[in-house]
Amino acid sequence: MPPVQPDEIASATTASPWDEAAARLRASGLRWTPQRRTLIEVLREQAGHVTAGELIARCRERDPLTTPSTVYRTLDVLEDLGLVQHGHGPDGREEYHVLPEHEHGHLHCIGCGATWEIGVEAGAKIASALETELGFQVDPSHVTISGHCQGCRD
Amino acid sequence: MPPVQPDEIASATTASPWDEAAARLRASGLRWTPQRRTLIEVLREQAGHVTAGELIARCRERDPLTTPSTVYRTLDVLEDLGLVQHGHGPDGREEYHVLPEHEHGHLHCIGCGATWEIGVEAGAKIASALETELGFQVDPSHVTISGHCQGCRD
DNA sequence: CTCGCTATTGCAACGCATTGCGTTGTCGGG
DNA sequence: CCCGACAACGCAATGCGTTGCAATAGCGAG
Repeated sequence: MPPVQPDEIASATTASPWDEAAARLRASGLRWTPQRRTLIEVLREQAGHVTAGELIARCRERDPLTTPSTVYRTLDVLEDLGLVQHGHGPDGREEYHVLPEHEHGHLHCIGCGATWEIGVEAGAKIASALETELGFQVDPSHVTISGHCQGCRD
Repeated sequence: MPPVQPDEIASATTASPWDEAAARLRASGLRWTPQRRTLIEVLREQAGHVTAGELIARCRERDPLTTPSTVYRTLDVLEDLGLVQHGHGPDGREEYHVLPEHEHGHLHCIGCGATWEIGVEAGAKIASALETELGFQVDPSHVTISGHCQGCRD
């Protein structure tokens, strides 16, 4: 791990938001346990989207005693802290998005199975379309739209 | 049900598309079974959106021997025929939409739990937004967006 | 009407996600 | 440093959806 300046301690930006996790948990009266440590170690190596099943598998690599229910519950807690965000893939299964910088929906390509984020601009257009048409206020974080990506359109 | 002109027989619009179901199945080399008859009886009394669980329950009212796997498989078949359309609700569970007149997505209100269809115009705006931004071609039938409806915004 | 092909059924087992409950272990206060 | 409150854990059970397989039964041909 990279060296950390001693005087950076309480600054807004630490090396990684995960470093704050333990402190933030305790600040909310929650607890720092080995199981949560394991999951966070796994998460900090992750990028983009992961399924809960994959996370459980990775945790088991480190700690074979890992229990699914604990992982799901911990993910719920981390979601409350804003460290992950969950959504439902096109098959209805859970997908977790690590460290979302902004709320966003997802695009899923039926052709190649890849997943993209919906950009802020496109998201805004969608939200405003539904807002004006139907008075519906969109929660951008929970959107999954299927279709075909540019590469798969042929 | 409204009276039907005898000479409308083979026209595009019969009294109900369900009447054609048996014939359309056979035409595809598929079969007309009591179980499928039961499910279709249930479906023709349905309007809007139903969960698979509800359908199974209704089938059991008529035939207590109904098996879940059979219902799911029959729904798949009916979806191929275009008689139902499945999607995933905000919790990831299956929802079936009976007799879709046009492909469309769904809106789910976090507040009151109700579900609406996304209109053609709003759907087109969404599709074009993603088309121009990302070159992504939307499949409108598989969209579920969460948020708050006009009534629940307070 | 009977026969045979094969689509369909029902069962059992599996995987994913969730929940309830008794036990464990964290962490702050004394 | 020890103790108690209660958050979190592990386990077992539940529900939904899916799948593999052997047995059944449509339905078209003869």
